Amino acid sequence: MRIATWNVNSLKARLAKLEEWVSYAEPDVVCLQETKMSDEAFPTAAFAALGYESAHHGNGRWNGVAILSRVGLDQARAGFLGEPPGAIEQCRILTASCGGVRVASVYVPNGRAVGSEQYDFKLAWLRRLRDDLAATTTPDDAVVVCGDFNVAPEDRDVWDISQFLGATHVSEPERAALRELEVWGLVDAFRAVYPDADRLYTWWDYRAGDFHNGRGMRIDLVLVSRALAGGVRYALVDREARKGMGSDKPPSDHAPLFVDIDL
DNA sequence: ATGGTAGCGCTGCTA
Repeated sequence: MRIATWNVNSLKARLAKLEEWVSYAEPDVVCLQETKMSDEAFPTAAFAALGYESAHHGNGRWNGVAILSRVGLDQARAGFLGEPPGAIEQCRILTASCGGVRVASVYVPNGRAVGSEQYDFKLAWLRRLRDDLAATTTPDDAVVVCGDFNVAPEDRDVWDISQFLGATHVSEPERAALRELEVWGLVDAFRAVYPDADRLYTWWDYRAGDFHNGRGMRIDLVLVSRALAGGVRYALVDREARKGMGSDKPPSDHAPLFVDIDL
């Protein structure tokens, strides 16, 4: 199974690019974040034309997550278990069963500034994600959690850690919350494939030429359950897809990441 | 140098 994750920063603005990318990358499952779209506007037919079933969870203006699958898609659930969709989770998690794998597309809150109300919300949201996983699955099940975690797991996952003093995405509480997912039984698939590779990022700020100057962060992750970790055989961040489709069409600020897993 | 860009949507927020 080839499973991908991509924060598209508006699905409306990026639909053509996504269609192009899906056609050549040929993922079996795609998890999208920041669709910034309502469920009514979601282009179900466009994905069906490419051979993908799909599910979406969004309110329109902010956030919004989706799953595309060409290996079946059922038992879709928007939001956390036992909570009204859109309530606490803010259209940031969608879960579905695809080809025998329980897949979650997550968009973890940004956190804005360390110590802020939004930062505390981010930490609580990550704990809620762990509790949701623990309540609905086990690490011995086939589980994949994909998305924009807005946390760089280690110092080597940012372009220059000295530039991040006191910043979000690298603080110890955020990293500890991410590690709690690993303690439960998830494995960072990209890091499993590239245990020694540094300076491989998934996000670059639009400003100041950061992409072309190599100033990025690895914050988009594919986490696989212990049951699947042994089958992970390949992973790639497609930097080409971060280059857009010409001067009139800016790219997303994130590149897609995909992982190939032998099930 | 406290900047810079993008999306949504029309004012300023979010990232």
